[in-house]
Amino acid sequence: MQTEEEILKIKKVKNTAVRTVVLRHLLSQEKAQSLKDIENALAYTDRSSIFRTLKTFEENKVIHSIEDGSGMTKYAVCAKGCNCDPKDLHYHFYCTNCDKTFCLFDVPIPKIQLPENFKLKQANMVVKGLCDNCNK
Amino acid sequence: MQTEEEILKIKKVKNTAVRTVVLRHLLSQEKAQSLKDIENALAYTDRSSIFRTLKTFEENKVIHSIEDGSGMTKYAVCAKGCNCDPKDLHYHFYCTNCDKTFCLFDVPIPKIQLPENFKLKQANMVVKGLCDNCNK
DNA sequence: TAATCTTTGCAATCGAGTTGCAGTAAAAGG
DNA sequence: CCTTTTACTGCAACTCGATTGCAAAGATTA
Ligand SMILES: [Mn+2]
Ligand SMILES: [Mn+2]
Ligand SMILES: [Zn+2]
Ligand SMILES: [Zn+2]
Repeated sequence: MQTEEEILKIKKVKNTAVRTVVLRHLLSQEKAQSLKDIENALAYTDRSSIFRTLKTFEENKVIHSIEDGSGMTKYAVCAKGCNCDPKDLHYHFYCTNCDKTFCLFDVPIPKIQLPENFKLKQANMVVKGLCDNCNK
Repeated sequence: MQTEEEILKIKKVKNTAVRTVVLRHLLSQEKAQSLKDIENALAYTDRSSIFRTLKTFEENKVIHSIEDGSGMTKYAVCAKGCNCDPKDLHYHFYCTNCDKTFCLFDVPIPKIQLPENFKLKQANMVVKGLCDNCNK
């Protein structure tokens, strides 16, 4: 696992106090985090600063966002080497019981055969149901 | 293609003026519609009435919703026989250029091998890129 | 150091979605 | 029919996640 400093260096994002603490928080969580999650965890950091940090991170492929249908966009740190290209596509799982969203890096995504002349650029793939913990 | 009346009858949703016109509009459009799209198209029908109609339709599997990441939930009429079960899963395409979202009923969705003990219930699968019209 | 650019915090704003409520319409009961 | 009950509709107000303007603070450059 890389440190915050290493990640920001690789992605060419200047390191600041807010960025370090936001990225550290994201790295420490197994579930994808919403702006509010982060705001709650970092009590003394302003929401709009976190918001802009997330935008900067996303633009620079430090993190990617997930629309899981919960009403709040979630964010997760990109895997090492990820460029948010079609090759980096992966499913996300949203547990409708415990409200946890996370990347399914280990589930292979098949090649999607789009109609003639369509061009694939990105995707937001969210699979919903019960996680192992809630499916008992 | 079924008429509005037939669909509502099959799905056991009472037919009303607003419901008929909303469903008719959805059937007439090839792209999935947002609440605002419908509001704009039906100038004399109140937004909250349309909103509640969409909720009723969704609860009764007349339509399904799509979170395409555009900030507005889109709605599309369910295919004949659809029950919004995992078997009815299909991809959606969101064109980042012309902002059009639609169901890809013809693209097969492979079986998703979830981790041990996870239960699949639904999914929101949105593929993004350029549609044939914009990819020139 | 002075000038310039970037980041941050605060407050205000935006807008999609949602709800309370009262009026209207439709269904049920007699 | 007429009355009672239930469902639907329109309007206005509100919620809340997301976003922005602006000035202060911090970092970088000349
Ligand atoms: Mn992910
Ligand atoms: Mn669809
Ligand atoms: Zn769970
Ligand atoms: Zn297009």
